[in-house]
Amino acid sequence: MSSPTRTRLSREDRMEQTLDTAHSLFAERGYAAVTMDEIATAVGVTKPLIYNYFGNKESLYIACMERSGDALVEAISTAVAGSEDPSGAFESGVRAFFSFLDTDRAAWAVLFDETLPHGGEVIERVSVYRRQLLDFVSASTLARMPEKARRSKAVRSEVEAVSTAIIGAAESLARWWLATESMSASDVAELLISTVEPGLLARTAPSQPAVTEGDPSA
Amino acid sequence: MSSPTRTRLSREDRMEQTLDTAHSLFAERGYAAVTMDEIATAVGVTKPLIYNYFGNKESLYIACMERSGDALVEAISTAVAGSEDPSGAFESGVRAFFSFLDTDRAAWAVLFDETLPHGGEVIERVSVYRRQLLDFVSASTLARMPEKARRSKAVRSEVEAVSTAIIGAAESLARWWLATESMSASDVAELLISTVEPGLLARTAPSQPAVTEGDPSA
Amino acid sequence: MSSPTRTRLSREDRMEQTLDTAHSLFAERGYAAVTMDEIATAVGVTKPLIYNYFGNKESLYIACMERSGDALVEAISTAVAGSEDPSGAFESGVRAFFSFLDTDRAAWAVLFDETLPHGGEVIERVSVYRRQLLDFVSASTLARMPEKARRSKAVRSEVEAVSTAIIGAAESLARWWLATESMSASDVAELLISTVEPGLLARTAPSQPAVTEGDPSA
Amino acid sequence: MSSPTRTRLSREDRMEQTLDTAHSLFAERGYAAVTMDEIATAVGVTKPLIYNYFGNKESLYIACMERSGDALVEAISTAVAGSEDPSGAFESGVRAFFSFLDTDRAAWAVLFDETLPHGGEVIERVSVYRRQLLDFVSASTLARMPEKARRSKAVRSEVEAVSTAIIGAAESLARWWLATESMSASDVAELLISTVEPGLLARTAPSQPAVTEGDPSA
DNA sequence: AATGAATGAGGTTTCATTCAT
DNA sequence: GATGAATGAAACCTCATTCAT
Repeated sequence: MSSPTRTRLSREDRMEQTLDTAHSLFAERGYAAVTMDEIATAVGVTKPLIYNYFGNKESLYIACMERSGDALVEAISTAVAGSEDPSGAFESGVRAFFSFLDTDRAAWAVLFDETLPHGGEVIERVSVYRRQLLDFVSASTLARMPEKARRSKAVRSEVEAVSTAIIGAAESLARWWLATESMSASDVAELLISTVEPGLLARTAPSQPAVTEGDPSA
Repeated sequence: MSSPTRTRLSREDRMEQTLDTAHSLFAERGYAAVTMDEIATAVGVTKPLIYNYFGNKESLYIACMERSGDALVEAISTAVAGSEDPSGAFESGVRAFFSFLDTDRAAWAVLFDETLPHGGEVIERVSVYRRQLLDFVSASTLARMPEKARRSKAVRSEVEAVSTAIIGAAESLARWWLATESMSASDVAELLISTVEPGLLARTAPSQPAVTEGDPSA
Repeated sequence: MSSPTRTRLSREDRMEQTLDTAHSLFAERGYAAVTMDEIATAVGVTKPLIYNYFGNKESLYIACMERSGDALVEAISTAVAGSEDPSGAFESGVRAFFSFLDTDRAAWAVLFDETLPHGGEVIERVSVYRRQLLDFVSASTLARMPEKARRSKAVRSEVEAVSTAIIGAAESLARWWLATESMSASDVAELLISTVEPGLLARTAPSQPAVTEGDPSA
Repeated sequence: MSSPTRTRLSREDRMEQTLDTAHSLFAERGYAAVTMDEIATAVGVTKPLIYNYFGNKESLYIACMERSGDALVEAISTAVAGSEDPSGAFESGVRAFFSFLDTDRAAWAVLFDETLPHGGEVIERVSVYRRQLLDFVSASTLARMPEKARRSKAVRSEVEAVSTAIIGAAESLARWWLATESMSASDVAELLISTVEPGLLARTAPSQPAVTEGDPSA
């Protein structure tokens, strides 16, 4: 009526705007600490509208998270695809990972939020992306192995384990890096690479045992 | 009336029992998802008694967590202390870590619960233990370096970063391992060691550059 | 289902209604003895709505109390402002005070609730009004004194004490009056005036000592 | 057993000690804010013992309060009894009142605690003492009046009202005095006397109207 | 004469979510 | 297409009080 004609956006624009705002809030304070009330207030609309658009809090979070997840996977995917050899693929992926975080740290926070409720759907959907990261590492590791090894179930399981470890290292390092800001994105990428690449090499070199104890020089 | 004369325990016993029960619940579902009512019911007493003993939910959690934290640190500490050289210390620590998880996997869940409220006291107390793990890795890494390097601020920061990555790898691997149960504790330990030890060696070998790219043989 | 389609009120109306209801309850039984549940039930809504509107119990009480406080101060203020001489001001104030209580006795109960929690914000806000009553008496007493006396710190302290006593007398009398209803508002006002006015006169008469013992006739 | 033989007091001594401790706590923080747990801890016994001795919190408070009430009434009573004329009786009573407070301010706090629950037995018992104070004032006021007036119901009611006002003034002044400590006990007593005595005199002087308006100079 | 263990009942507050317009 | 009003359910925590020894 007499109120200063609020900008009336189209449904799509409003959703976009809501996603942006919610994403910021979630990234800043985590899933659990953000209330729907806050989001609605921040967006400048009412809660029912948000429910109308997204159904519930979980779905809203998922929508936010998937944007970031897609972007991250896309970034890494592109980097990996541009590499010729497997080792290069791994390194390119790592560099893309940290470079991505550098430009969009909120994306990271939403993808690797540690306060997600244990049993819910959100965590399930998040792990889809986490799984994809794992697959990048697995794939580039497997690619270095001879055909025969790749088909061994034991090897595949071992590779999954190693990849999991590497993803964990990357996550942990990322968190530390974003918190301390003590080096450049490419430096931290090199640091991770230099830490795990030798191990990967040793593991994938066909003529040598995978374990460390063996004396490599003799 | 017809109630089966509930056993009255001594304060100490009841506390112990409460800690056990609460520990299980927290380990299973995380801090936030467990209510004091549940704990009380599971123990077979009423809430006020638990509040009388532990003060509040945070303190109860901390009590649970510290038991596990102390045990874990103790286990690693002992293992590390028994090693002669730095490389052996690191490896012993890793083995002790996974061996500990093998015997008390709930301990892990409580120490690395990811749903802890962001600003509270709990997370502060948890990080004390996490920090100690980090220190084990840092110390054993620094110990391999020449005196001069050890005093460099840049090196120390780099070592902290690498250690953070390794702890992350261990955490992630542990989670995966506990979820899949696909190998023995000692196997997973060796797997982690073989993945990161070469990188550590390369980094700490005094005559070589710390980064990977440089051709070492030429 | 069969529920009698509860009237949905506007925010303003609901707040007003809630204030009315809560005011009554608080007046009847005191701050501590009234629960939010009761208030909600009495209003015919659920607690969250009331929390949504008022934030918490203290704020709700303060809102109730300030309505009464403002009205009381306003009433006295108007009466006092209409008087020409200081003695008239005092008497008008007293009459306005009891007349106000006569029309809104609940206001009194809320303003002078004796069960308010010691350390909270409520009591702080209440004392603002109590202080204003004190100031009315102080001001009208000081106004009767010669300029010189008014500037004496000792005199000002003494006047504060006397005013405090008079306010106490008024409060106490009010409580008794509201409980017994044994006389009219104007009668009780005159009664208070006739009890303290002579003392005030004696104190403020410039040519005589303020204390009683001195022989006035000599 | 091996514990350092706690002083085992007789039942009476223990009760005395409990009363002392509880009295202090109640005086300091008011009825509502003191918990039975605190009292027990402060006394150094267990709650059940206190319940065994005093039944419940109310009764305990009453026991504390009555000690103070008896002492206060006793003090005033003695002072009043020693006076020859009614006016002297009133003044002696007031002096005794403030003198009593000066030596035992905790007694005051317990007798005039403002946080007592509205409907309970405590407040009933407290008012017995408050009533006695009122009676002192009433009696000394009535004593100044001619026999005939004393028998008038209207006069008696008026005297009760005036006495209530005076008691209120005394209470209020006492609270202010104990909080500010800005004068001696006898000074504050004289201050109260000089404030109300003229009014009382005017009221009781048989030949003059009780109200102030009458022209005093003619 | 005294205790340690234990409880019933209730209080304030929060949050995701939906109704009625 | 959007809103303001309203709720259900539950969480943490406290306190006077009693049971069983």
